Amino acid sequence: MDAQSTIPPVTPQETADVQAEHQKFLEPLAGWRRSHTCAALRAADSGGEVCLMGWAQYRRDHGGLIFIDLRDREGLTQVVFSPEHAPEAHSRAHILRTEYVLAIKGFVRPRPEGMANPNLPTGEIEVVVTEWKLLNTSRTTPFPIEDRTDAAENLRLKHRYLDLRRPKLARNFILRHKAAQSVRRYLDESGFLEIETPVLTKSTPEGARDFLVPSRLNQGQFYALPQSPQLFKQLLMVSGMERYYQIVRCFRDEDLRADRQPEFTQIDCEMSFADRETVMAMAEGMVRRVFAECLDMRLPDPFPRMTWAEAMDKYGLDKPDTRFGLLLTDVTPVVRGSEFKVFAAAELVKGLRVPGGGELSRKEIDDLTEFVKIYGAQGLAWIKVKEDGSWQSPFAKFLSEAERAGLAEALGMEKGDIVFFQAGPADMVNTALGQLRLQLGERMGLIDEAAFHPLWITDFPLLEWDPEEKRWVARHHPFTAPQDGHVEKLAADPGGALAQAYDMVLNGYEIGGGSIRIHTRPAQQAMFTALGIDAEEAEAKFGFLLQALEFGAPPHGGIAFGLDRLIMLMAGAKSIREVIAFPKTQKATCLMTEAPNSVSSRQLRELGIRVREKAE
RNA sequence: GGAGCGGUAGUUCAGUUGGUUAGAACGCCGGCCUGUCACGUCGGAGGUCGCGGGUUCAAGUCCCGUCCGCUCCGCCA
Repeated sequence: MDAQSTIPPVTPQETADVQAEHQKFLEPLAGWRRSHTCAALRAADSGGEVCLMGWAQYRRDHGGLIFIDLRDREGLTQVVFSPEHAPEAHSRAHILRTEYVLAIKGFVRPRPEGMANPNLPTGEIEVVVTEWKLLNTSRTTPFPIEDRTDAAENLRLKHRYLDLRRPKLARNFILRHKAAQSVRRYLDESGFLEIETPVLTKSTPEGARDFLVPSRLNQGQFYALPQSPQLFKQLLMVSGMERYYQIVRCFRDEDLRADRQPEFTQIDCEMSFADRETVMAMAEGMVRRVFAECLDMRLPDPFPRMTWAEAMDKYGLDKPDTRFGLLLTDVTPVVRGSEFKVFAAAELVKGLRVPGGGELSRKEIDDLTEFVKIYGAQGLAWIKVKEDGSWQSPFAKFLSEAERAGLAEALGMEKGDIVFFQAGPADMVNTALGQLRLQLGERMGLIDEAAFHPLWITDFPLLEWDPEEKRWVARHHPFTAPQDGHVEKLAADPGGALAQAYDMVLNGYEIGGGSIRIHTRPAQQAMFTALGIDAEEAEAKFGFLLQALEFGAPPHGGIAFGLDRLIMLMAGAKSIREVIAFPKTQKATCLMTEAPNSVSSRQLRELGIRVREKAE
């Protein structure tokens, strides 16, 4: 496909005659300079001579009088072309169309009595045009440049530069900029140095799939794009930089989601001579500062904390949304040895009591049953407590009197409630009920969309059993320090070892995560051993780190925030794509540039790469 | 790798049981209009129903395949 073919068709009347004709009227800036943005002028500016530049958002051509809403990044100002004040400027203005670019000079005046527009910050005034220049014309845009219509996302992405003109999107990037500036100020004041780390680096087998870059000078060998600058920032601590940060692009070649892109931005921090409390205090201070400066919003000081075990127990997830209740209850002991085999044999049985849930219809319960099946549940057991106190339930008949009483007490069941149950492997039960809780919270309108509930999750397990690879893998990453006294557990009871790790969670999203790192060689070696990485392999993959730890590495730790996710939440956006200027589609392509694309055989030859023929 | 939803005019959408010339609104083009603000008004143009195949007298509609976008599972230390 050549570039021409990607230009969308246009209506016949458009462009060819009209726009080409208007192109004849283009003028250069020739010394004109903007005096104000389109959001700046107020009643107090009345009488002033101003020069504005921007795009024609809406045109209201009354024949005798022409109004243009002039838009720039900051806002809208109504400009008026009037035959009384400037007949020549007015008569030329009939050519103006949506998205034409213009510069106007004129004077500010209050709108006539009763004509103010209360929906516009600049609605008290208008600018009467005395002279103007057409800076450029515009074809009819493929979708309207306005907030009230959301075009199909593929169209928006194909013409992203137009999508970004929409105030809704522009606001997100202004917010993102402000937040980044806030972060930089805070970290600078806190003694952090901004230091850049390589983008072409070494592939590490642990963790996500790497993006690889072939090396021309070393044929057959590859760089990897960093999943995070983890090792470099630790090495900077060994270097004595003491406090490092970077707002840095990271890359992971994994499948996309609404909150996951293959390239994303981290606020990456590392501190020497710091323990958990030091890092956490610094990190939450930063987030409080960002919310205060960008949204004028006070977050709690300090942030609430919850252990990982408590989060899993009460919420079923390690990133609980604490904006609403509906906690899970472990009822495994109550139904241990029950006649009801589904419960008796289960590793874990949990209940989710929903006050007022007795209203749910059969159809709604069926929908929820389908919903939990996504997460591997076989079905969804439930009990409704009717107004007379009796139970309605497909399975309660299998329970003994004692078990029924035990459940009622453990769950605190009351009239009008419904209780959902899930039984089976602990992972599935927690995930299914945890997701069901979120689903109910949303469906029943229990979530205050304007609220922000940050919290820390602490005391994560250090390791996690990987049934596929049949070995223990690092839950966070292999450089995370075990808690004091837990190094010994690595060999004896790997699953019981806790990490000096912490995640910052906001409204059910993990927005940051970090840990105190291992800073001695023997401890790092013990960690690799626990992960089934022998000395030789460790040397080959991480030799540079192990060696650095032998040269006086200070105790250190840090944290990394997902900037995109944080901004998404602050902006109230549903997808991370709304806060990334040029995001990729779910298939990781760019609809605008059409990346990725095939490359010339010469390029491949220079890299020593042959691509398999596609025909199959 | 898998599940679900969507693709009809430039845009957002409707399109009944398969049946006349595929509609609406907005936008676009032309005319009129001095207080509009998503201006109003009169007129006009505009369609590869994502693409390919099949069933049928007849397909936007039914079937098969395929492409693209989105949401999710797996995956994401």
